[in-house]
Amino acid sequence: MSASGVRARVRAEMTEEIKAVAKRHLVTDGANLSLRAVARDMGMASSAVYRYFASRDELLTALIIDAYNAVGDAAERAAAAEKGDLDRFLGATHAVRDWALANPHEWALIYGSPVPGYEAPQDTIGPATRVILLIAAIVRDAYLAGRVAEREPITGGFAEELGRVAEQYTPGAPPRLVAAAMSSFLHLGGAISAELFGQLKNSVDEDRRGFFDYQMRGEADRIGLT
Amino acid sequence: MSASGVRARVRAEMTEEIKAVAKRHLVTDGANLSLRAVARDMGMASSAVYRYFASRDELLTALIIDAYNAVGDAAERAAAAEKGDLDRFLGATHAVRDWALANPHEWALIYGSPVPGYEAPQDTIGPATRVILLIAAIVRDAYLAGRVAEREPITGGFAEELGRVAEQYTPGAPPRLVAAAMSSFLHLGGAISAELFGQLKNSVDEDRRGFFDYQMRGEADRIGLT
DNA sequence: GCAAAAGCAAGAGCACTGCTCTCGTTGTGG
DNA sequence: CCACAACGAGAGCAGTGCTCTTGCTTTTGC
Repeated sequence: MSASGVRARVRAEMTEEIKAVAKRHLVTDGANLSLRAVARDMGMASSAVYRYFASRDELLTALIIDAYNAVGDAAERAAAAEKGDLDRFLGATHAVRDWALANPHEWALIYGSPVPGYEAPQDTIGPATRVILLIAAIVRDAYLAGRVAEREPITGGFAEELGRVAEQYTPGAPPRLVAAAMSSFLHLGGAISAELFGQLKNSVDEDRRGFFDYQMRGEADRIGLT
Repeated sequence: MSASGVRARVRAEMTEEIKAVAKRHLVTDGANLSLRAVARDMGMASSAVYRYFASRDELLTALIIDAYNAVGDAAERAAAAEKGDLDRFLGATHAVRDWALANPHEWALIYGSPVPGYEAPQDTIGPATRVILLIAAIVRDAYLAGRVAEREPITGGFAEELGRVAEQYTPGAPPRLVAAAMSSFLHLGGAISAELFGQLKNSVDEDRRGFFDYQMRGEADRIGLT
């Protein structure tokens, strides 16, 4: 620590502040974030920002990781607050939606179209999987406790692929459950993106929460949760 | 026509060529399309392009409308080629996916995150609704012919809202069917976007078509198609 | 303790962007 | 035939990401 620790701490604070300012800019300007504007807001030269982030993409990557962790946190907290399987599932999915509604631009950053020429680095794949892993875990736990309704198993190449993934992350869950969980997750993303990106305009304007709830209950039903 | 007709035709051809070049650029550069680069490719000054499109956003809007119509065409053609209700549904949804895989950047343009500061003009809402209206029509036709399995009706604000929409576009369809069709459409979008935007990486890599088929058959089942 | 090394901020500069304005040219309708 | 509208080109403005150089400060090695 000592003197060098001071510098490291200052550096960390600066990094955080840049991210905070950038996040604020994200709210108004969306994905085309201007590094120069961020620098102006911080009262420093634009070139100075490059001491902390090697490029604009790297700044975006940092924001993406933070966003993934934020949704993940929200979903996990909501799931932990519930007891029944269905309630845990609905709590998690609604928490994701609530977070997306509160942070639409960050949602767009992680689940919208990828920035052209931007390849997601290794650092993002961990945080990115938290929500789907949470859903899979909820389903798996319910299954292992014998509380998931019977359904006929699935076959096909994707079933085997998902089965292999399940062995690693949610051992004990049969392919059909993993497929159903994954399917629910994709439906979840589609429903939220559609709501945020304006596709529901002029069809469901008042009771969007109800419509989302209807869809997620449908997914829970397909999974076999009760 | 005569002389003025010539000029009008040349103008139309120019407009089309600009769109074609822009579309080509979309493939490589994605959504951050450069008007100047398009102009360069056409061997004209960048300012000349503004004779045909008042702004970059207007060019994008034209591309968006074309894209909506392209998916709409593909889906309608596929549905028309099938006879059974389920086959029509699966044909349409697979056609949408096939089109998206063939034109990923155009898919991102219409179903990805909206361009910041870009508000979809009135001209886009018509073409934008073609796919969902097609799905709703398939379901409605099957229902009116008495071929849709019974399900318990739905209630709630969103059901009334969707019921009102149905009266206008697909008269005769009960709210629960419209809701199910809409839900399927959102699931469809989520599944395709996830596949295109890389969310399936390292989980379903080989049999993505099979996984999509599984999901859409699940939706058809929820609707009650046979 | 002090010099060398590394970290840092600032400014200038490059190549690019969307967009506007002006200025000749060229085709068109009366 | 001629006034007028459409057109293409060029210059220019404000903005962008990013690099390089120049001083200054802090940390580190001896």
